[in-house]
Amino acid sequence: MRDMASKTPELWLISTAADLLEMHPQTLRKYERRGLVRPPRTLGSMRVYTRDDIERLRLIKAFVDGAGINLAGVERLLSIAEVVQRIRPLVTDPRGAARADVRRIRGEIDELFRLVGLEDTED
Amino acid sequence: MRDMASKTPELWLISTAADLLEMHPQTLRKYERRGLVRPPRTLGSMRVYTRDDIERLRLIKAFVDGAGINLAGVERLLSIAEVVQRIRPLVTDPRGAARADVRRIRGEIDELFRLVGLEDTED
DNA sequence: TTGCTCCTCACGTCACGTGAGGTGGC
DNA sequence: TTGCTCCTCACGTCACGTGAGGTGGC
Repeated sequence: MRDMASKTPELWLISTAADLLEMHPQTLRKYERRGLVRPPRTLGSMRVYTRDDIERLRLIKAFVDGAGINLAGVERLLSIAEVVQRIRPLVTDPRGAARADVRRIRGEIDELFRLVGLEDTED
Repeated sequence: MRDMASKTPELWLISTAADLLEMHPQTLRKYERRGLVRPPRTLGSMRVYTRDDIERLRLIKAFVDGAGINLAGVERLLSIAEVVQRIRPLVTDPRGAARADVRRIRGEIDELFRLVGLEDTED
């Protein structure tokens, strides 16, 4: 039996996930093949979507359906999103950025430069 | 950096720009219509591409031809690139980030959050 | 058994690049 | 005049979503 305290289950099979997201199951499989999402494969060889997978798919859907961005673009944007999420806490820190953080921030910004096609060299 | 003996002209008409970039003139016109680039229209009503326009087009071409990203994606990435370029000097500053800079950085990061589809609210 | 899952193949649509065709100003 | 520019229309290609069809395990 499942823990009744949680209102929604923490794991979804593909059809349930697709319903929840209002997406086609085939689309979810395609996205996985493209490497955009990686649902675990426990329970036989079935895909099991976690909460994080669902959130990621929701974001992808917003890019694709909402903004008309293709999968190559989504891929790049997801990479950027990861870097931005790493930077966030370094800057939000209430004591202001410590010197060590500034270094890390600088490194992450360099990574962003690369991801948006701006080389580090200025030439 | 600016007015040294410039080896190349500073302005290009569309066919020269297209040759230089190895792109089709029609493509440059399409990109302008999409708002991806805005060459000035001096000299009659002809497009005159500046050095900045050329650089921007080179970047766009890398996204499109190199990475297979569509124009909607390019548009988003260019917006992100602008923000990242604003952040750069704030972090590169040799004396480390001053407190005022941290505020600005935080603001820019918030903007990045928006551009990569991550809402500011965490819910 | 039923209803799910897995997979591959194929079709329709749309975005995009490119070319044709006809215009006008330097 | 020539060789450029401007524009619009149209075609070919490719990415993508979606469906069909056939399989197998819980």
